[in-house]
Amino acid sequence: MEAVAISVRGRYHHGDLRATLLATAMLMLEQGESFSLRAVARRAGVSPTAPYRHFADRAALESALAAEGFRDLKADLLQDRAMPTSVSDLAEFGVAYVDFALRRPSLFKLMFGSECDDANDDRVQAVAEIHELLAAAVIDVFPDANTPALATAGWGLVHGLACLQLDGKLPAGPPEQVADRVRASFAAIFSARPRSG
Amino acid sequence: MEAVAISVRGRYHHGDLRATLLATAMLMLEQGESFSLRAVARRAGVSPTAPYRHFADRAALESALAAEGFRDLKADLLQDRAMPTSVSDLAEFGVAYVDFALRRPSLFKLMFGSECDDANDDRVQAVAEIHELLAAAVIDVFPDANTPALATAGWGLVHGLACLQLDGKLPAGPPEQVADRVRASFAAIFSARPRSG
DNA sequence: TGTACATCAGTGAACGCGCGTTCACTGATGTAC
DNA sequence: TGTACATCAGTGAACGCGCGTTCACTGATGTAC
Repeated sequence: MEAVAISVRGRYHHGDLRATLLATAMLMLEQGESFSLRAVARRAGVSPTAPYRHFADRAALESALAAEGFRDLKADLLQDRAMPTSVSDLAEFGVAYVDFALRRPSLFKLMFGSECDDANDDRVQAVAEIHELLAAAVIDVFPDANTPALATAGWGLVHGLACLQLDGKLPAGPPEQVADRVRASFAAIFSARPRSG
Repeated sequence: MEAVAISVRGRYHHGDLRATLLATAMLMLEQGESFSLRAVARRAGVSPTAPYRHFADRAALESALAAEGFRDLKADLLQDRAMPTSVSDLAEFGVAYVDFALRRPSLFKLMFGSECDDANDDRVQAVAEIHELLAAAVIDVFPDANTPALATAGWGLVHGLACLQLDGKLPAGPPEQVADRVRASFAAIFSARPRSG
């Protein structure tokens, strides 16, 4: 398979329309535009039916985007970071997670909002990797804990904070303020000592 | 204002169309049907434009439904329950929250998914009451904690678990199994002791 | 090296759909006198 | 108690919209001989 020219415009044969469609759709999500097959095709400068050469239907394109989103999220979480060894290290994981959601809200909603149809999707794989990453992040900080349960709880915590923040249920504010709220939440929940035992 | 007959069908003047529209829309959400002004009107046996006598637009009806949802959620959380005094009491709050989300998924998504436009809505009031309730729930169990931060964290935790479960990111299962996962998450996160300090 | 031809990756018109919303209307209600 | 009339709460046709998807097509590509 020889290298095919990428993003050659104005030709009948596009070159790499699949990748272009994904990139275009990503860009549109980023810009908060509403997502549709037709809109993506339009923006990519291609007829409304061209995407059908590369994706079975709207859901297939959506799933591909979601999978890419999960890989991006994983990369963000790992960015410039060793595995956490303290609660405040762990909190920075949470900060990165919430930050991703706020920076790319439409993508985040697409990733989590719509149903996973395909069991063999690489999207499912990408989701599993997130969960595993969280388990790995937690295990060094809490060696004595029930790791799977704690990983799920930690995921719930950061995901819930992200959603509540995203949906305006927590006071809006500049990123650093939101980050501090995440840190405060981590500090509060991991230092909480019940009244009796 | 004399009492007006409720749910009198087949008459030109309906009697209490506003309440009927809300109830119908609720029912449709409950049944997983997709929500639209026209669909609600159709189902209520009324012309597509009749709702405009009672709601300014689609968003107004949606907001009214969301507010009702928040009041229902609050009632569910308080149902047959004293304020928690232990972590496991608190976990039952979480169980009730997640259970609400799973029993009424479309309503839950509507409540949290769409933007809050109106600042003076009773919807905003209902949201605030949820947050306050969580703060109250937490204060007896953790008298020494930073209550606002812990209430936010707790909300994040239950909300995140609810969303992840709802969106198929956690393994599906019968309600009791989901409830146990919530309990395990609470137990794990509130008993976690970091390695150092 | 040149040509025939199959395959691939696009086009563009058309389908049927449901939506939110507007408009001018009309039937029913209830109040003032 | 009866009547005139304003107001209220519906109707139904119509608007323009964007959507996902199908279909028959055609221009470009690349391979076999």
